[in-house]
Amino acid sequence: MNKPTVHDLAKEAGVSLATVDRVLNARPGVHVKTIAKVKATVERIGYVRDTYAANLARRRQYRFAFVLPEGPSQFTGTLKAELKEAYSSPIAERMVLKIIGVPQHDPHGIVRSLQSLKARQLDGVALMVPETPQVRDAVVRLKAEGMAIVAIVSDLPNSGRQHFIGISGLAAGRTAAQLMGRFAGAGGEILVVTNSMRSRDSLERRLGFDEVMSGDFPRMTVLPSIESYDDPDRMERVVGEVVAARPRLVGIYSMGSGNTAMLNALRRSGRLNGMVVIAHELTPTTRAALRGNEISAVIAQNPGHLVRSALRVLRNLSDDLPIFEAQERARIEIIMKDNLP
Amino acid sequence: MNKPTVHDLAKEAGVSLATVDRVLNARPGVHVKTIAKVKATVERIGYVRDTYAANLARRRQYRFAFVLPEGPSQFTGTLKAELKEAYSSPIAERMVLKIIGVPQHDPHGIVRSLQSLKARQLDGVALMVPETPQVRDAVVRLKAEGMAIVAIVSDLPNSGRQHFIGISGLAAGRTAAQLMGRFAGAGGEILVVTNSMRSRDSLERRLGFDEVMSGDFPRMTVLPSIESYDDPDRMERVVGEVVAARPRLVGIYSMGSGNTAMLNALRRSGRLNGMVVIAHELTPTTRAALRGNEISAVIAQNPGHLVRSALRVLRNLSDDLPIFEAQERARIEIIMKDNLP
DNA sequence: CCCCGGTTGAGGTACGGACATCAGAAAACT
DNA sequence: AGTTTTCTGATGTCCGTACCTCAACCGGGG
Repeated sequence: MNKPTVHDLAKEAGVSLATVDRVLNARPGVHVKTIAKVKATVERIGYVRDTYAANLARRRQYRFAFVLPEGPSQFTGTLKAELKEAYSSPIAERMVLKIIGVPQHDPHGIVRSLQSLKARQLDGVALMVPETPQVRDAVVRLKAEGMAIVAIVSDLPNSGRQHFIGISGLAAGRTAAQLMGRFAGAGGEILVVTNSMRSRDSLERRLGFDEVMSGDFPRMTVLPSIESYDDPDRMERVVGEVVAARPRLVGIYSMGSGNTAMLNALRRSGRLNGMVVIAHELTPTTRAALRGNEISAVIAQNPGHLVRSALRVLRNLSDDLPIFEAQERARIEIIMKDNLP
Repeated sequence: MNKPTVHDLAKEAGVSLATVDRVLNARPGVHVKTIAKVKATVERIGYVRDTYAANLARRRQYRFAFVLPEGPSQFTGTLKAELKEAYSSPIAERMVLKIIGVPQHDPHGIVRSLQSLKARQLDGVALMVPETPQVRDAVVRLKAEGMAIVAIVSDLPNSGRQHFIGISGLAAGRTAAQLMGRFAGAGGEILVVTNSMRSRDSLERRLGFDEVMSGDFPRMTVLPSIESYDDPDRMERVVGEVVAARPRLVGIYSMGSGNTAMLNALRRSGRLNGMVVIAHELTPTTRAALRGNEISAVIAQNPGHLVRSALRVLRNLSDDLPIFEAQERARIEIIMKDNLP
């Protein structure tokens, strides 16, 4: 009735515990036929290894690293806070975590950090880094050394990463457009701002945004993207200029960070009232702006879920266990002032 | 360096393993002073019991029951499916689950089911039942017998339940109103439909809906709630009548189930186009209707998260462990066709 | 001084599994 | 046939904890 153990398995397969152990842990010195017999018995009686007991016996430690961008970003700050909270919870049972900060806009610096990671000291890495060819190569190497790799927030396709935990930029952009189009019903011009259009995320979001805008809301005109290059002053100045020059402007879609500066520009212009502002990620700034009716909606992903998911996925990858997809899928959250968590 | 074990604890406290064990497991025969000494050492060296090793040693089985309404509800169906999926995942490690179906509209039947639960056979229950005084009393009794109690989806305040996992009806109604007001910008009449206004959920949702509607969207008129009493035919007929009689109707807020019948009535009326429909919970019906632009938005809670959360909370309650609030908070999800999971 | 009950220590077994070692058995070679 | 090689079994220790038994110690009352 109860969960079968290695003992049941040995008995059922007609072999000794030692042989069962050799098969389960892929140790050498077992005949192919015996291996097959044991594996068949595993299937038949539905044996599943008790991972906790196994980890106890082998004194396993999972050594994972999180590679996160350095800098004053509020979102990364929340991510780190959530990581620390998860670290002191049972989710991080038997884990040793290391957080590695990398310069956000220095691909070479990132690659140097990645190259310093050694498979002997690490079982897996979670990466939140912009995609460049050099980064991709470095990740391919880590993967080849046997590390488990998950990309978080921003995907790294073709890098060999086993899993991506985050939302689709395309779908996020589409969702933003849907809200924008519905909220700014009468039509007009829409401004799109971001830190840099060189990032994959911004490109995808803009693409999704434009798809829905041109398809479903022909009465709106989406202006070319404006980039702040992570400079708050520039953000404030440029947004101010556009708002002043465009009387028909009805909405702003902020795809990246820098929302404080963007909102400052709007406040100064006196055009906040009636303007539909949609931003990304729930931060102290966007939260306050939602409360104050300055931002209409925020497109977000739950940072706590992100880190917990990354930890679970890294652990399962290290143990060659299947991943519970339904639980790990990040959702595109729409947050307005009434459903603020 | 490593996590301290009972051995470290014994050494540090200057007592034997046996005494440490007696203190940790509240066994008799230890001097008050010694108890204090050991407990102080626990704090000092930061000892935390390895729950998995402990469960292994004591062959612990968590016996939980889920009390869920019977009937054709799509949402409950999803909930059960998610429960089965979670059951075969590591989350349900060492758990034995029992699902108990209760008649949805028969308070006495529910109470009879609850009374049949014995604390000797069960460590905890997750309850999704409508709140009535009789139910409350039955739950108080279960609690008194030592069972861990969590309410899911629909809260049971004043019943002694240790935890509620679900969304606030008030906030959900407010969110729906915010969307409705923004989407149906021009103003007009709004119809609110539900199964029964006797349920706490419907009352709260309506309350929240009205708050925001009257406060933020004075150009809208919210009509009195219509009840279907779980009868699809009645739902279809009544909605059809209202739609026919009200040319200024611009939106429908469906607070409960019965969305298939509601949509049928709208389709037949030919008024679906331009109508803002907001419903609750992601089901095959609402999902298809979102895709087909028949429903504008769905207010939902993640059923998978709900059951996993209930399992984690029940386990921690049984072990007298703290609950990781940040992870267990259910979010009010806004789902439109572009962010469909 | 002995007995007694409260308190403490020492030690063993168990849980489900990992890992190591050594002795045989069986198969594959000379 | 004898000798290797390959495979299998038997057995023990360990992980961190629970739970049990038995012995020993202590101080106080008689």
